[in-house]
Amino acid sequence: MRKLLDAAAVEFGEKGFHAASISSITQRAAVALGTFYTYFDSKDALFQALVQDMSAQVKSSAAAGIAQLHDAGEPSALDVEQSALASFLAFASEHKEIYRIIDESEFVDPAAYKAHYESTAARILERLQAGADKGELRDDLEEAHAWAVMGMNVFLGLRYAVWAEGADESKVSQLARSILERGITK
Amino acid sequence: MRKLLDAAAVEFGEKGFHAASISSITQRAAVALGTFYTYFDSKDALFQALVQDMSAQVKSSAAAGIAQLHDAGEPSALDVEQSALASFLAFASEHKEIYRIIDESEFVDPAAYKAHYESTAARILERLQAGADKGELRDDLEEAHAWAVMGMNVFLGLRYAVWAEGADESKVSQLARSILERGITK
Amino acid sequence: MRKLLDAAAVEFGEKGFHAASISSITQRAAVALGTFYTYFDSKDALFQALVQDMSAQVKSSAAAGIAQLHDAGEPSALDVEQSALASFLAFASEHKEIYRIIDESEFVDPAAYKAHYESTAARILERLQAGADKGELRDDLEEAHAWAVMGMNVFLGLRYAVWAEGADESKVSQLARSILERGITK
Amino acid sequence: MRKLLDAAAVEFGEKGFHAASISSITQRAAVALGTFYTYFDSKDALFQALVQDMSAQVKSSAAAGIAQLHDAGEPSALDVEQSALASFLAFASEHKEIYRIIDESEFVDPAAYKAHYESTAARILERLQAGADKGELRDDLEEAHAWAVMGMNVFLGLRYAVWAEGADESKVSQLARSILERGITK
DNA sequence: AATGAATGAGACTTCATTCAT
DNA sequence: CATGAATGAAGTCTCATTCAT
Repeated sequence: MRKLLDAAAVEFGEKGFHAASISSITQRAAVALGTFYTYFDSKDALFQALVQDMSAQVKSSAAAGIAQLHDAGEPSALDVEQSALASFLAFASEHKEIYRIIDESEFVDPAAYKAHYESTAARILERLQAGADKGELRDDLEEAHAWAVMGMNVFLGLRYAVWAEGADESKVSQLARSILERGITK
Repeated sequence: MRKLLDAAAVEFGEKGFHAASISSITQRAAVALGTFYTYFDSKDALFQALVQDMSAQVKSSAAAGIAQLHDAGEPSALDVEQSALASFLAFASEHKEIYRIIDESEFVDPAAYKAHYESTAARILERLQAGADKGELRDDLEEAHAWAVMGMNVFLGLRYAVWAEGADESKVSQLARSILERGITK
Repeated sequence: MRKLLDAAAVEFGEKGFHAASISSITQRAAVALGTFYTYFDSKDALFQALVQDMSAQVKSSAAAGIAQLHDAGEPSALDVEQSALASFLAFASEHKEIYRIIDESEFVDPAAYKAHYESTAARILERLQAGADKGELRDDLEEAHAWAVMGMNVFLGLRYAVWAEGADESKVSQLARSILERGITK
Repeated sequence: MRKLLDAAAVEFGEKGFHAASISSITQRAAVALGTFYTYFDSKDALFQALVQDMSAQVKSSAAAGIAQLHDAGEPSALDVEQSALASFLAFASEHKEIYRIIDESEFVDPAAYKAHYESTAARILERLQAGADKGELRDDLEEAHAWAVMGMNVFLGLRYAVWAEGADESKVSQLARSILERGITK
């Protein structure tokens, strides 16, 4: 039930899993306490559903941005990465709770936590290798490069989309692109 | 009391803040339940002390690595960053619980969480600007670059120091260095 | 509604009154949850109806056995008691849930519990006194004798009809008859 | 803890297992709710402890009566059975809750329920066989006779010790003895 | 300083019952 | 008559914290 999932996102985002209470979630959703158990088996089950829901939303938001890029002609590998980060920043700005929810999944549902980052890294790696195949990127790219890119993106999102109100997100994604392009040396 | 802090690191690392219990921590530390309150005011206070303790340990571990580098002659800016990451990977390998503890501080003590990353980023930024001053790094380096570097380091640590048993950590820090040196383009 | 009563007998027999759920009973009966309340006012009302239903069934089963006996000529008082026990054993074998349901009525509907045993004892007493009137049984028979006979029957039923699969029920009823006939002394 | 066990006997006796609440039991025992869990793992565990406690009490009460009998010279087998019933009636008079507690154990802890009656029957059978060995009782006594005797006792106890205030218990045990002695025939 | 029994607020979860369709 | 989603009271259990010893 959408109402409960949305209320849970807010509640978990504000309080974290343990401090959040089903009672408070149902109040936010404006349904009776017992109604919760018509839709979810337990607090854990709700949390897992929420993690999957948000994880899917980030992915599709990035995918949508990239698809749009392709509509306007073949983009370069760096264009693609910059767009992925931009989409992510936009999403995180809108759904600041995603950080706290993903982070807490480390405790509530460790498998989901690992799966989230591993699948994200895998998607990044695919894109990087496509760029290498086109001759735009280095030939030696491997999993660790994907994790490095993901780490950059995640922390830039935390700092400039979640913590900073009104940061210039397009500037941030250009900056990240320039690191990927030529590092930080002179 | 050192015994309690060590026991807490293990307990919080294994179970997370909420699932951890004072009773279990005192058992691990082989002291009576009530003794805990002679040394700490509350579970929260213990957690905060632990976060500061670990935060200080990471910092001094990185600082020690860099100091050593300076003993062998003036290192380059990239040498310094590579060494910082190597120290961090070594520390995280030894203290895998640090990730879970820092992550949970987001919920238990958000100020400490922010402070940890902000001060880490500040230190990185100082180093980067020193590199720029020496003419080794770009002149346009700013806070966001430091966050990007920190994000890379954190995620590489998660993937290769915490999750992967026996990964080749020196290879990882070289790989990160090469990204900082020239990005990922051909 | 027969379907609900039968489903309830199984459910209450398996789980006991409190662990049994209306939802599970309606599922067994293959009707919707709400339908239950078309036929019964409450869970308690269902249970009471069930107790009466089963109580009536035991009684009529014993009565039928005795009636059959009379068809074959005037039976002796001991013949009648033996037949009553045999009928009861047969019934209990078929409806093992009766013990649990009657036992639980002690908590759910204490009046029904008392009424069940008091009316059963009364019927036994009537038969015993008829036997005394015919000169076959002692003249001093009173209520307590009826309760003693009932206790024997109930426990033999528990042990040999409910708990023991495939016990020799006719042997059990003969054994009980011999106790009534001459006690257990040499 | 004795206070909790006694409070539980009253509470379970009055309301039955499910209607009884830990909260009400701790109130009767005049301790805080949480204190309960210092002494018992769960409501079930308390109930099991209580069943064992009461079961042990009945047994030792009967054993004490019989021991006393032996002190006054070798008793006959019928003396022993009569004494056992008398002890039981006295105990049940004092602890009317025992019936409800044992009955409910059928649902809460079926194994304990079975064990209670099986061990009781076993003790009766031993005594009966000792009587047979002495030549006082029949040679063909077997388990079913013990169950018959137990059933008599239990139902006489229910009717005259639990339900009837101030019944003449010695008359009841004499009556039971006379059934064992010569049955109910003329 | 150390101990650990006692405390009680708080949270999840169940399920009989209702009622609009 | 039948349905089943929604309700909310009630109850078990956990655990941080206190305090008398």
